[in-house]
Amino acid sequence: MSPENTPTGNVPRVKSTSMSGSAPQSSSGPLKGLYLRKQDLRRGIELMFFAYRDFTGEADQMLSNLDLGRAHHRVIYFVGRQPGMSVSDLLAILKITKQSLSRVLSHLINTGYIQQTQGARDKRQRLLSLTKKGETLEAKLTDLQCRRFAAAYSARGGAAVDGFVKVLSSLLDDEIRAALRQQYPDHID
Amino acid sequence: MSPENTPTGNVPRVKSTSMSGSAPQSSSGPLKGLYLRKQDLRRGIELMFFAYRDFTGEADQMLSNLDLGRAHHRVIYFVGRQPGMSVSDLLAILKITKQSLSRVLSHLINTGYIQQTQGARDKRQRLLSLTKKGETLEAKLTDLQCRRFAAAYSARGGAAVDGFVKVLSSLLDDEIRAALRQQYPDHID
DNA sequence: TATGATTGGTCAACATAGCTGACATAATTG
DNA sequence: CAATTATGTCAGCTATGTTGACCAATCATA
Repeated sequence: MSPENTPTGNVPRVKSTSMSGSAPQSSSGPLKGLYLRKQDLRRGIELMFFAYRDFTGEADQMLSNLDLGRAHHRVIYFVGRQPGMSVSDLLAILKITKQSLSRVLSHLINTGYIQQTQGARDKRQRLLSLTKKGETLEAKLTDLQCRRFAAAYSARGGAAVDGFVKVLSSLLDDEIRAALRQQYPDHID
Repeated sequence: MSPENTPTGNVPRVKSTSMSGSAPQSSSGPLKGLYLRKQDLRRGIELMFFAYRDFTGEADQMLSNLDLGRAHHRVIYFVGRQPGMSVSDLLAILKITKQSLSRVLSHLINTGYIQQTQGARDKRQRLLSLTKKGETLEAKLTDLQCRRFAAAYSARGGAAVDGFVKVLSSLLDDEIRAALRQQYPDHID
């Protein structure tokens, strides 16, 4: 029941409340920590699962029509985000092996979505960027996902977005959070 | 640039703001819709990607030590959540083919994590539940993920959790949101 | 009761996307 | 010059999704 391994250090204890038939617990005023009930945490787990699936669903559909997969999407997305990045930069973001990346990246180069140029300072580097064709696809895919976010954000408002970003940030591993904080200077952290 | 297909109906327009060097836009008072800048939406996309990966990472590690994968985890999780569910219930949640499920489910039955009992009303049904061994594993895995959520939730507080749940809910496809609303009666929706 | 639908399972084949290990080439760095 | 780094490649394995075909048991109903 209580796991031996505690990889994350100081973590608050979880209130165990049975999923079924829990009393509303409407006792104290501010109800500090009400959201730490087991069922609330499980709701979080499930929301992540379903939301991630739905969030990628539309793009996956568009990609499959082009005989591309989610792995291609990630490459296109991150190269589009930071044109001129090196292969090792991309590997560090995706955290996959270069052999895995190679398969996908080669295909994107062969089919004209991505181009490589030799690095100026370091001639070993192959700096990655989107072709026109790649830019067009990236725009379509990102637009699809941005629309979903824009709908959710505007449906819920700025305060909700703020909480969303805060909680997602805190779900990240520390190094990733640090890296993202770099990328987004006005990041809530 | 602007995609022809608009699968989701009425969706607000996205403010296109270049990622690099955008002025802080600190003009009006309430700043309604400031969070709809392109860079904020992309931050959302990236947060989902990284947070999902990190959120599943620890469990994945524990699973791989047992020669199990994320697919097994999903089965164990949802069966643990709703013991006595039928195979078709599970298929409807996971949205995979029964052949895919069969591989994973058979393995979990053969290795003693899950048991099947014939349905009482409908004898065709194989109702699924966790064995003791399965319950133990489910508890460990869920505890791992719940700890991460509990840490994030308590670091950010109830208002943030509220926003988090609201936005994630709005990212869902409509049917999934409806189904989840059933599961969580006091769901914010 | 006979028929058709549903529930669950199986076999076979295939695709995607991850992995390890070994090795190679070119360029940089000390 | 030697060691390291950046990138790429070959070969093979695994996990997890897909189709398509088919089967048995059970249920529901005309």
